[in-house]
Amino acid sequence: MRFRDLKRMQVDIETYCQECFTFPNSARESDRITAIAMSDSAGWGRLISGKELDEGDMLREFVKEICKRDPDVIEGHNLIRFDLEYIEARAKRHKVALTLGRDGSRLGGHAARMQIAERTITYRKYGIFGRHIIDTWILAQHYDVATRELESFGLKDIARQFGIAGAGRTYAPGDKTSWYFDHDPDALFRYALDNVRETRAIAEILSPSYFVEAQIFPYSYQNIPLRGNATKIDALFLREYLHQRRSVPYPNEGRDVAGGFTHMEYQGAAQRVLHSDVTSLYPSVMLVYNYLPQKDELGVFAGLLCDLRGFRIKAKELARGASDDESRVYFNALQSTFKILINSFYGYLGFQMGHFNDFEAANQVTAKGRELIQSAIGWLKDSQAKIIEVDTDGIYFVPPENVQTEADEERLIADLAAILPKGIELELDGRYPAMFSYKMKNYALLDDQGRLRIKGSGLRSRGLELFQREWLEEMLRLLLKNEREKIPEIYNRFVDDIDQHRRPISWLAKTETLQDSLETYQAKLKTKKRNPGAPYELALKAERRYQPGDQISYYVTGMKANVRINENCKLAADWDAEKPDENVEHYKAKLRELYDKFKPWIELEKPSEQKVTLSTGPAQFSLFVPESG
DNA sequence: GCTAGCTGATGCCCG
DNA sequence: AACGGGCATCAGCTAGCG
Repeated sequence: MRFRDLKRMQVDIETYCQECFTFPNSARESDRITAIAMSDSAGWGRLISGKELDEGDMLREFVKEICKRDPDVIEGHNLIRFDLEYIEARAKRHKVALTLGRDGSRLGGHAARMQIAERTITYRKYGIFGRHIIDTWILAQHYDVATRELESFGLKDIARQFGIAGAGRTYAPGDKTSWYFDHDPDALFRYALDNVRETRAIAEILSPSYFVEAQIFPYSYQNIPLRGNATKIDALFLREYLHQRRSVPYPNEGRDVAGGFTHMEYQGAAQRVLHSDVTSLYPSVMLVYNYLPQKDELGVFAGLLCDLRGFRIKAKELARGASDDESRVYFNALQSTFKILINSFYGYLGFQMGHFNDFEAANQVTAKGRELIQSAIGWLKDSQAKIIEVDTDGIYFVPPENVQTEADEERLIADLAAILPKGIELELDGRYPAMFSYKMKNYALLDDQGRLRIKGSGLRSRGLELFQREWLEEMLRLLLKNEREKIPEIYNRFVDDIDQHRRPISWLAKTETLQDSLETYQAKLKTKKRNPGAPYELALKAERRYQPGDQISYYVTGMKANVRINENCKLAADWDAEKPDENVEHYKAKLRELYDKFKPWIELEKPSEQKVTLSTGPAQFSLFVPESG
């Protein structure tokens, strides 16, 4: 079955009083559903409730409509953490049976939790017999873990960031829903319909690879995005062992495993930088050296890894040779799914819950990885290359002076690749006119089209305020283009903007994601397991309900630069442009600190005049200084 | 009473 | 309920200061 053969349907619910939303049973009397918008390939629909139509009737209509359209998949943005919870709570109040199942059974649900990288997401896991529930908010979380490029996770934000928001799109802010209902209900319905159109477009982009996975793993389409990769690989083991009627071992107890080799050899700006990396380092090491799960008597692991590698190469070829858009998108989804899977096999070795986990093998894999990358570093140094930064499987370096043309570079990489064992391949992954190496895993690259690429939590984290990220970007661009004399101007402009309240509060506000529930936070506070934090304190005071995974934007108030932030903060939404009360001294001090961190490079003397290199921090040398000097 | 400097927890990111 | 390695920020603590 192909993705396009699925009968998909999108659902979005607007409530009369969304800002007061509490659930499951404490919803205020004034809460009412005012619009449910639905779309599917056959057309668009809407249901209206509120003043004229009783909410119970509305819900019954909703059930009837879904059964009539009979979708295989129900898609929605925030479907499981908002719309379904709301509908369930309201249906309970109005004693409406949500018989959405294909066999006439009711919507079921239970509390659940999932992990996406460092994010823990609590949600209610819903089940509708014969149908799959896909939440594009969850898909967006997965997408962001891989790319780290989504600013926020609201439907409108994501649509804008993917460039699929319609030009004539209707916007109705959440806290104005009731106003629209009373004064311009039609705009509200258009808004809800635009929501489902965008949901459909986002699902079109993000969901096909999960559909592919559903055909590989013994999990339903609905469950695929809710499971971690190691869990899915474990399921492949279980299926094969049960199929062959073999017993399944218990997981081994976890122990410490060392990781990849990381090293920064040079801090500062460098020019003409190459990046080479070992292709699929860990999968290659596992297969070449047979570092495989000891308990896997049937050899499932190596077989799967080999097959998947083969599939991926095949899918990549097919994507490249695809004659139409649809098959290209399909094969690309296929190959990127395989890539992620292949990379998860190493993680499986160290997976606590994996029945065939093997920490010894995991340790051998990383040890061999460290050995291989260090031998590559050694060879490059012997060849008079200047190493800048190394992280696990890739090396940034400045090639020796006798390497000038691209052909020279290719030859250098080929010579380096030749010293590595058979089966371990190395390639030239990129060349950059300039690089600024700041700290381990933190650097900026300027490519030959003048595009700046920033890496690392210290330079591009969403945990940084927008003004910090903007400042870093402008400053790094000038450093890399060797125009650092312009940086002080920019600094002064930023100081002035802060002083004069010239920018909206989103420029100064910090956005953080709540990891713990408010109950857990309070329990930790009580037992002194953690210190108070501004986002949690604000969430506790807020009227709306917050749950783990929710983002919260806040800014610092007060008059002095040094204030206890959790006692001097306000929600960004409560900022009043007429009476700006952000802590100007605090933000100016932060900008100053940031400037000072980069001061050694901003106020560096001109290369020709420079005599000494900086003596603080890690081992340093300057690539601006000629070898003889 | 104040602050610099340390420690541990948290949040986010790299490969 | 994939892994380890890294950085920045914040609050609380403490030694050392006036």
